[in-house]
Amino acid sequence: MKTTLSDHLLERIAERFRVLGEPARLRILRRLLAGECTVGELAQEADLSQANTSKHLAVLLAARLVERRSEGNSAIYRVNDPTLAPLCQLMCDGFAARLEAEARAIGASIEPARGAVARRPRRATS
Amino acid sequence: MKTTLSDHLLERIAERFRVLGEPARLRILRRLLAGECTVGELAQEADLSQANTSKHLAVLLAARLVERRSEGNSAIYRVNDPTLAPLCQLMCDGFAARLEAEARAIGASIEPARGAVARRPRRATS
DNA sequence: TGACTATATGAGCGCATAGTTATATAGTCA
DNA sequence: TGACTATATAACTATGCGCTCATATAGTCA
Repeated sequence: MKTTLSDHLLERIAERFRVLGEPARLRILRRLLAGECTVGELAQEADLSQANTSKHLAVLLAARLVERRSEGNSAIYRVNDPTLAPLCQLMCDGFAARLEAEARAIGASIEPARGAVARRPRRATS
Repeated sequence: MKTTLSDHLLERIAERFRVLGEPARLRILRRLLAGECTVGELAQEADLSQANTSKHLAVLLAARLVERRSEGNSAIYRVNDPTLAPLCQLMCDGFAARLEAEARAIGASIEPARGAVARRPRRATS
C-alpha cells in the first residue's frame, strides 16, 4: 500500500513532469524512442536549431531521461529511462479517454432533439 | 502496436505533462486523490492562498484532470482522470529507479576501497 | 434587504526558460 | 600543423506563468 508522498518527493516528481511538458523535448524523445541518434540527426528530425537541440538534450540528460556517449566527432544520445515509454502510453490513454468524453458530451447535446439515436456501445477507456 | 505520434498530438500530450509539472498542482492532486474536497480545504492543506488555489484548479479543470460541482456556497472538486494515479505511480517508479542507479554509482565508487560494506535492506519507495 | 462566507477573476510583478546568434571546445583528416 | 565538422555554451531577448492583492460574483442566513 502507498502512503502520501512527501512534499520534497512531490517536487522532484513535478520536475520530471515539467521536463516532459515541452513539445520540443517530446519530439526529441519520440525520435530517440525509435533508436539512438546523433545531435545533428535529432536537430533535423525534430526541426530544431543545433543549439536549441543541445540545450534540450542537456535538460533531458540532467533528468536522466537520456544518456550520452561520444563516438568520434559526434555525440550519440539514447533513452535511458525504461518508464518513459509506458508513461507516454498512459498519457495517450488518458488523452484518448478525454477525447471520448468530449465526443460523448457533444453527442448528448445533439441527440436529445432526436430521441433515442443509436448509440455506440461504451468502450473501455483504452 | 503503436505508430509514432503526430506533432499535434505530441503538443497536447506535452500540455498535459506541463500541467502536472507544478508542485502546487501536485499537492492539490495529492489531496484530491484522497477524496473530494472544497477549495478552502485544498488551499489550507496544500498551503496555498485562496486565489492561487482557485487558479490552479482552473488549470486542472481545463485539462479535465478534475471535475467540479457546486454545493451550497462551496465548490467541490474531485479527480476526474482515472489515469492520474497510475501515472504518478509510474513516475515514482522511474524516480526510484534513478535514485537506485545513483546509489549504485556512488556505492561503486566508494566500496571498492572497503569491499563489502553492510548495506541497508532495500525499502519500498515510500 | 444587508451582512457574511466561499469562490473566481483581473491587474501587475518578478522569475524561469525557450529561442536565437555568436563563439568556444573537441575531434577528424589532410 | 591547419582546415573542417560536430557539439556545447554564453549572452541576450521575449514570453509564459506563478504569485499576490484587490475586487467581482454568487450563495446563505438574519
